[in-house]
Amino acid sequence: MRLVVARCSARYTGRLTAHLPLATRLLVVKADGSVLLHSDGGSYKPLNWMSPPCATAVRAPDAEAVERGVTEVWTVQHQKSDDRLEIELHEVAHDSAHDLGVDPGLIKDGVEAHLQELLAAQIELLGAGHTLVRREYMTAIGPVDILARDGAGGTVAVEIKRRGDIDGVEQLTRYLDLLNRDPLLTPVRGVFAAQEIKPQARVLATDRGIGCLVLDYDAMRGVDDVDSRLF
Amino acid sequence: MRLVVARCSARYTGRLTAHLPLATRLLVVKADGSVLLHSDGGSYKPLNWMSPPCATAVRAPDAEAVERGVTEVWTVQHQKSDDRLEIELHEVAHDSAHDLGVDPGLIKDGVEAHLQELLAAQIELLGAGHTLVRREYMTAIGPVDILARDGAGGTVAVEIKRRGDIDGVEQLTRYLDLLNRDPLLTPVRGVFAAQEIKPQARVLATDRGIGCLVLDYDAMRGVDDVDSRLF
DNA sequence: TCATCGATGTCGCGC
DNA sequence: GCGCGACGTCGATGA
Repeated sequence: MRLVVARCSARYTGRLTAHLPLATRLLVVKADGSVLLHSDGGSYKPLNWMSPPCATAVRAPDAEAVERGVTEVWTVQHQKSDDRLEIELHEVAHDSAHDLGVDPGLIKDGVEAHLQELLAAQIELLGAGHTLVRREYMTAIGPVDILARDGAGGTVAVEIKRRGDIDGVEQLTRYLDLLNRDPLLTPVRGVFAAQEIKPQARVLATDRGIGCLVLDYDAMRGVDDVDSRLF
Repeated sequence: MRLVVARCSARYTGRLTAHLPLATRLLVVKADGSVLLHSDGGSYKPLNWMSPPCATAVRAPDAEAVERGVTEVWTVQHQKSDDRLEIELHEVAHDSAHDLGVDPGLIKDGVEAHLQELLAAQIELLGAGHTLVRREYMTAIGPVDILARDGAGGTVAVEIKRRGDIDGVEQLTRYLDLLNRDPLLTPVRGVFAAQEIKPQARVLATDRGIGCLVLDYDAMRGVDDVDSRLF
C-alpha cells in the first residue's frame, strides 16, 4: 500500500464524467492496484477512486502542465471497462509504502438472514398455533422470506427486515397480491416483521391489513441459545 | 488528517455487531474525527469505519490486553447514536499527520437528467404522433418525469431510469393511480423508459399494462448532436 | 457468468 | 430534520 499526500487535481471518465479541482488530498494505492482519492472530511467514500482490476501509468507532465505546476501525471485505467481516472500531482507532502499482507476480513453478526433463521425457529412469535411452511418460498417475483400457517389453517406470508421501511411493505404487498391469485393458498395474510418499524411503514401496513411484528433480536437470540443448550 | 499503519484488531457495535481479527491495516483519522480502517485490497469501502460526527478516546490497554501485545486502545464513539468502534493497536509501523485544508469537492456532469432532456427532445421515440406536455410534471406525490400526449390525444406518463428496476415500476404505478383520479387526464397510460430494463421489472410493468421502452443513450445523444449542429 | 437483493449503504434534494 | 430516490452504488448469493 502506497500513501501519498499531495496537491492534485483529477478527472474521471466512465459511467459519468467528473473532475476535482486542485487541492491537497490523500492518495491511496492498494496492493491490487486500486486507487482512492480522499479529502480530509466527509464519509468513508473517496472523492474519486478506481476499483480493481486496474493499472496505473505514471508519466511526466507536458510543457503546458509543467507551466501549471504539475510534477507528475497518473493515468489509472480500469482493465475491463473504459473507466479512467487521470490525476495531476503538484507538490507532494508525503509518500510512503507499506506491506500490509492479506486481511482476514470482517466478521459480522446479526443480519437479516439470522433474523429469518431465528423467526423460523420461533415461528410461534407470529401467534400461538402458527407453523412454518418454509423459508424463502419462491414466487415469480422473488422469494417470500417466510411462509407459515396459522392455527386456523390460513396462510401467512412474512417479510423480514432489519429496519422496517415503506419499501418492505410494498414488497410484501406485491407478494400478497401474487400469492392471493393462487386458489390453493388464498386468502394469504401478511405480516411485516422487523427489529424496528418506521411509523410510515406501520401506517401503510395497517391500512393494507398487514400485521406488524417488532422483533427483539437479543431476546430471540437468547431463546435460541436456550434452545441450543437443550439439545 | 492522521495516517497510521498498524497491526490492530477492531470491534464494531451499532446497527450490527462485527469484529476484525488482528492484522496490519491503514487507519485514517480525518479532520472531522471520522475514522477509516482500510485493508490493502478490496474496494473503496473500508473494512470498518465511523462516520462523523464522532469522537475518539485513546487509552492505555489494561494488563490483560498488554499481555496480548496491545499498545493502545481507541474508542471511537458516534455522537448521535450508540454506534461504537473499538480498535486495539499493536505494533505501529507508521504514524503521520497532514494538514489538507478544505476540499472544493467533486463536480459531476450528469447522465440521469440528460436522459430526460434527450427523451423530451426526441419524444417521438414513444411512438409516432406523440407530443411533449411537460417535463417534471408535479403531482402531490412527486414529479412525473415526462407527461406527453399520444397521437389519439391520450395522456402518457413516462418514468425514466438509467436502470429499470422494480422500484421504478412501483413509482410509476403510484403516479398513474394518482393521475387517473384526475377526470381531465384519465385515462393515463404509463411508459417505463430506461437504458436497461430488468426482467422482473418488465414482467411487473407488463402485468400492469405499463409499456416498456429501452433507451439507447449513445444513439439519442448522437441524434441530439446532429440536431445541435442544425441550429 | 448473470441476476437479484441487502447495505453500518452514502449522497443529495426537497419539504 | 425527515423522507425519498440515485448511485461510477458495492458485494454476496443463488440460478
